[in-house]
Amino acid sequence: MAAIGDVARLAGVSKATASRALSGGGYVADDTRRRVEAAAKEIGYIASPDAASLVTGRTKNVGVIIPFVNRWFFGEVLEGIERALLSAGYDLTLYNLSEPGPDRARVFDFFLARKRVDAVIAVGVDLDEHEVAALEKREKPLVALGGSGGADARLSVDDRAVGQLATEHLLHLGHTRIAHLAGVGAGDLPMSVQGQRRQGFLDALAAAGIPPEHRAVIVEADVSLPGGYTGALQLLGHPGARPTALFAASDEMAIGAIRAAEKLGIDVPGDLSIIGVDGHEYAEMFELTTIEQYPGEQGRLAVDVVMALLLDEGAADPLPDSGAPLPTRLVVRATTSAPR
Amino acid sequence: MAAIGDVARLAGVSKATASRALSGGGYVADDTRRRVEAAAKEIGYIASPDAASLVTGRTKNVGVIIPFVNRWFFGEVLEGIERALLSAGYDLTLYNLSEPGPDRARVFDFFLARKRVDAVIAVGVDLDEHEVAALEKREKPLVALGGSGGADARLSVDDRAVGQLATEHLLHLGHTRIAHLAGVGAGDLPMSVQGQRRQGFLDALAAAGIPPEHRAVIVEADVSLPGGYTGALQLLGHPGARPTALFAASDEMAIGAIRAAEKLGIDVPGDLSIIGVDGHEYAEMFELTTIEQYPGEQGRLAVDVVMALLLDEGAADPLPDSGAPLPTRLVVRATTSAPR
DNA sequence: CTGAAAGCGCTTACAG
DNA sequence: CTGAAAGCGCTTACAG
Repeated sequence: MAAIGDVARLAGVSKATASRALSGGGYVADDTRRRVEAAAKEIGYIASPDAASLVTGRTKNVGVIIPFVNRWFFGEVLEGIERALLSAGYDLTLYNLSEPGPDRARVFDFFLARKRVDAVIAVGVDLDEHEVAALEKREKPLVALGGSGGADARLSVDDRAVGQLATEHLLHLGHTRIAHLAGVGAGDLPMSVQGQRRQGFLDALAAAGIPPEHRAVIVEADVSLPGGYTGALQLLGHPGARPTALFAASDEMAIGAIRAAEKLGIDVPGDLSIIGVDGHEYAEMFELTTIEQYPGEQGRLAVDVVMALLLDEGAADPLPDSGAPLPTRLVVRATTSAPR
Repeated sequence: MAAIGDVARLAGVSKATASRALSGGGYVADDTRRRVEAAAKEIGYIASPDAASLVTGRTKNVGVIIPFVNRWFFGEVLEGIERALLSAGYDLTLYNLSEPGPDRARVFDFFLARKRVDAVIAVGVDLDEHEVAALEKREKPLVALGGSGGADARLSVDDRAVGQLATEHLLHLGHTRIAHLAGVGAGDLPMSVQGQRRQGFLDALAAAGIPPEHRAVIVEADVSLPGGYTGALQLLGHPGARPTALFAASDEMAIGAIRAAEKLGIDVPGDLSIIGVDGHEYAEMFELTTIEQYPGEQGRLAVDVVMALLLDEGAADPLPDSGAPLPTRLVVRATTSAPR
């Protein structure tokens, strides 16, 4: 295996000089640098960041903790992070966080304790106190994308505003019986993404003066297509009090709801308007009205923040736009219309 | 940051003994071991694998190269790999391979050249000669899941048999005008997953004696839901020569095709039978007939193979079931039936 | 069973 | 501008 000593020998310099020529700052004569680079290229030498990290303290590796990889939003974020990290020359170590339990605890207490990463990006995870404490002990930058719990910097959509905007869209169309297909835990975790969307829904209804007996129509379900399907079946089952509009907490849920409506012979948008959140790649195909967000871009931004923090530990304002919420946009398609 | 010296001091032993007690084999008195373990626990010490790797040559880290994270099959495989690796105490370094080009080359020539991983798992990637050569130079085990190109071990579904079985299912139902929605590149890369499925399709038609003019109905499209949608639109556009059955190369494509059929007012399965491949989490909801495979389990198996190879470099037969194809299963639901 | 020493592959003061 | 030396955090022969 080619080591820096081999390069040095081949170039006729010391290891110190070879190191400086290849990576370190320090002065090196142009001619020397060229010789070293040629030697490195010849034998295919690439410095081992693991060895270098021992002395520099930098591993060129960022840990990403993420609850799902197989949900559209999370997958997009992950791809965005990955691309940005790679172009910065960093490796990405993936921790697919499971439900609370021993596996999850092990990520914080064992894997992240191995001093292997320069920073961690937490995507959509609600960190508990123990986890925050474990991370703080590492003294590595922690940047969060959505979710909740202490972090050095957090990028986030204003999910409450998103819930409000989605609901207002339906209200403006003339709907008054509006249901909400919420993510599981939305009621219990008011600060979570799903909790905030639910809160925005409630805010909008209250602001519009919708009678309270109409407001309780919230069903929680898995934030997935099958979850949306099952939840919508439940919501639309009683023809008597059926809502005329539905705010689904994600596009996947919304598409599941479209499918459920088809199943029940409910016309969309004639009998039921549906709006989602995400800007899922399938949204266009299903002509879904939605509030778009841009997860790939969000991942890229999270990496920018990490790099800023790594460059300057005490960065005063590492967040883009001084921490303003991440952009979202209402895109109206064919699943919403005025009620009949 | 707690180092092994701190543990040793606290336990009143040398670093060598502390190391042996915590990880290395070697003899250590039970009492000493307990003291060292207690000390480590007290100060929250976990050995740095990066430092250890310098001397052991083992990084406890496996690289995974994968072309997509946001396609169901790949996401499931990745989750399966991740879970298995974590439970073995290994980190997973993710390389999301892009199209051929400088970014892709960089993964092989720079990232994988950093001597950071003990092995690499390639999921569904067709390696070219240069890439195989780059990997061989690393002298690390390479295990492949699907895809093509040199590897120390390859786990793989028999995709040709899958294509054949899917097509036979339609033939047995009585169909003779059967179209194939193939993945892009299926025609150009006969050894690729999509190429093999296409070949199986052709095999089955030929074996059944279907006239050649019926056999050419193959459209290539992106292996995704929108890809299937667009491809099916193209395939079903000419009502004259419309097929009565469709073999889609993936469930996502099949679901897109179902959607396209709805759009065109073509009844499924009355006017058109559709079969997919994968066992996608949405398949049940769409009542899709499909050939299931088990990507999460496949990922787990790939890790087993890696561990076997790592344990015994020259393992004679690291593959489970001596390299027999991975399991698949025909699941008949409501999207296929006899032609009208 | 335990410790002192060497060394893995790097980088970084420190002299020169 | 360059080299010799020390040292990052570990583990592993080698003595004892």
